[in-house]
Amino acid sequence: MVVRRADVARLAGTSPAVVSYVLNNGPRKVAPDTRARVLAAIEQLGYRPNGIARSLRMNRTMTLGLVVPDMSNPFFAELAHEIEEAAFAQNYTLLIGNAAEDDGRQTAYVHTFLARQVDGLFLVPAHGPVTCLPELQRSGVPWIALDRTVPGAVAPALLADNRGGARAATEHLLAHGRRRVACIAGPQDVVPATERVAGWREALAEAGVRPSGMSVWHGEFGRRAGYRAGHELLAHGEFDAVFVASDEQALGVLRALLELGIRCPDDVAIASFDGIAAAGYSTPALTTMAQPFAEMGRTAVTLLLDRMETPDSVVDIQPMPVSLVARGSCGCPDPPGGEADHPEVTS
Amino acid sequence: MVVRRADVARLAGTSPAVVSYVLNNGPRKVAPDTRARVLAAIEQLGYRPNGIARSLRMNRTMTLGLVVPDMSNPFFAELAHEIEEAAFAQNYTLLIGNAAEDDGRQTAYVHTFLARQVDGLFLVPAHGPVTCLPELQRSGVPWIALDRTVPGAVAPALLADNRGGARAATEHLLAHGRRRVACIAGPQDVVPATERVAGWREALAEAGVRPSGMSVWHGEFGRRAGYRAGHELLAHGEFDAVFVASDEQALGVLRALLELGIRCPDDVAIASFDGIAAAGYSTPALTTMAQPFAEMGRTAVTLLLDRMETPDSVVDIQPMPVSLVARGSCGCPDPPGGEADHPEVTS
DNA sequence: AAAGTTTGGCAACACGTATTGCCACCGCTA
DNA sequence: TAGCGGTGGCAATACGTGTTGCCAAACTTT
Repeated sequence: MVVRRADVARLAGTSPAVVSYVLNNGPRKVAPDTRARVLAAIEQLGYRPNGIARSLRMNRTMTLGLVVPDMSNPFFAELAHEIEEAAFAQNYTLLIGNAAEDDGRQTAYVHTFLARQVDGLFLVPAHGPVTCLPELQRSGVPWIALDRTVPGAVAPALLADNRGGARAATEHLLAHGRRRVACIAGPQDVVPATERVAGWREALAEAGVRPSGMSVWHGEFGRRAGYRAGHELLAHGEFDAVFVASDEQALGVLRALLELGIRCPDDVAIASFDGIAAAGYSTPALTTMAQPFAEMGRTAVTLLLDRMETPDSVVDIQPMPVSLVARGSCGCPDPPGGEADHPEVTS
Repeated sequence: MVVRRADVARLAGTSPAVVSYVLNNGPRKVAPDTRARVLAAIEQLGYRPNGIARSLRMNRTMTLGLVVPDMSNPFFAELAHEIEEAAFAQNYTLLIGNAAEDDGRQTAYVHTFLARQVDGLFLVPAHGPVTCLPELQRSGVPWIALDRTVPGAVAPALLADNRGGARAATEHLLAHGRRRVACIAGPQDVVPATERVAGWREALAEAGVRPSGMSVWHGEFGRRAGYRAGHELLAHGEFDAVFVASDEQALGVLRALLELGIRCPDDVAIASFDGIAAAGYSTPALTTMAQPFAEMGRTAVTLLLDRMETPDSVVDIQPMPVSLVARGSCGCPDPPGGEADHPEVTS
């Protein structure tokens, strides 16, 4: 039924080894006409080498794994997309696992990927304990953390400039003359969230503004959480601006403001973080600190491949720079839809 | 360095075969204390079976492939997500390939997945020619098409009730008293687009409304295309409603209306198709025909697994029912954000 | 012509697992 | 004591590939 290497060899009148030589521009040279016969036989039989057998022999699967906390969050979806792109460009296939913010599933995926002999692994840890850490460490598979750090891990982490970006966003709100600037953040135990709050604080402090006691909201990333945060934090008119730690949350905030009859940016200005595509199409479009998704994807892949070659190299990774994309939600003129998601065009 | 089955066997004082028996509740029985020794040795050494070797021996990889036309479109992202969920529940890992509407990449992914010996494949074909079809057919790997049909293929296709849904959406706009109903559709050569246009026509015909000549716009799915369509089709005030063939496009239309100073739903009512999560958070939230993503994912996986067991079975697949989710864009009361993406709660 | 060198190719093995043929041993019955 | 069924376990093989040791023949050099 299935056609194997030996079948090709028989038809071409050679040995199986020669077929390998041809397919891999093998370690041995092959006479031109023999090569032609082999290629003809391959074509005629429709032979496709068995990648599994190849992986077993080579001890390489050309597969990378990526475990993200929540695929329904466009930030992770876009990040995953770009990593996949970069991996594909290097002839690697990416396995994507969605932990759905559940440590059990996260562990299950790490486990599955290790069993499948991935050559390397990206982990965007779900918040809370990372049960799979010991297994991951002892597996010896090279891995790196993305977007968040893993407490107690020896692996490097590729992070955005969370603090600097949050600071820049808040400064931009202050530059619009806003002074009562709230902060809607992520879970208290993940680094990007705490760093972004820190950046917000820095900007306020530098401007000599003292935030009121109740001006920080902590909760999940995600649209629904932002929606709740908007209702809980902004209903009473105490604030004239808000820095939101993620675009997803900000979209929920926009929706909440609509229901509360609060106008954006007139009554409350918004600046957020991430730079997902959807931020360019909301009403008003979101002013946001854009993360360089494509570059992050490429960097992440490069970093991991390097680590696969020299596992013990000590690298210190620079935070990825983020860039302000000014749109309508902060009070800036709202650019036409679809343009602002190409910040490289406008800059 | 790496620990193999033989190492476990040595430590447990048995043969490698017995280790297999224990791990798989093997074809042979194992004495209780032997089993205990083996398990202890596995634990002590941190042994993980090599999935590649296992796949080679079993001739099964427990892997399914999915090739989608455009991962940056949330519809496909959500669909992929649900398929992955369903596959995971059946202990299958899903490989996801993003063709980016490029036939070359589509072919490359199909090729890669076949080389990796996937046990089955889902294909959401990019529009245009499907070059990889011969290779796919002759590979003998069971596969099914999703969302769109593949011309000339013998594989079954799982489709939504595109015509009926489009018809219902248009009828809903008519029920709001709108009579000048435009249609923004997808590419002319994909089935869901043409079917949705057909449904729109049916509804108009039944209501005795004759569409004007220039009331259908054809183009890409996706936000940017919708944005363009909005500007091109709705700028002159000829229409008081529009049926949009996808939520993604509709989000672009909303943005275009905002820039044109046209109010939604007051001046132009919108109903669209797909039921992606983002549709519940726009301003106003979108009235849409929701596809049952989770059910489609489960059905798709079940269908493919069935086909893997009995490759030659002839099944005819019912179209998946879609359901109207009424929100603000058509003129219905706009429900609170985040609620309407749980249509099962409200119905 | 003899010796060295290059070319082209084949047989054999290894990768790590699942499974099957076979066997030793124990306890029971006639 | 001989026969017999059942239990537990082992050696060996196959899965399909990449690579290496080895060799024959052709070609080059002395």
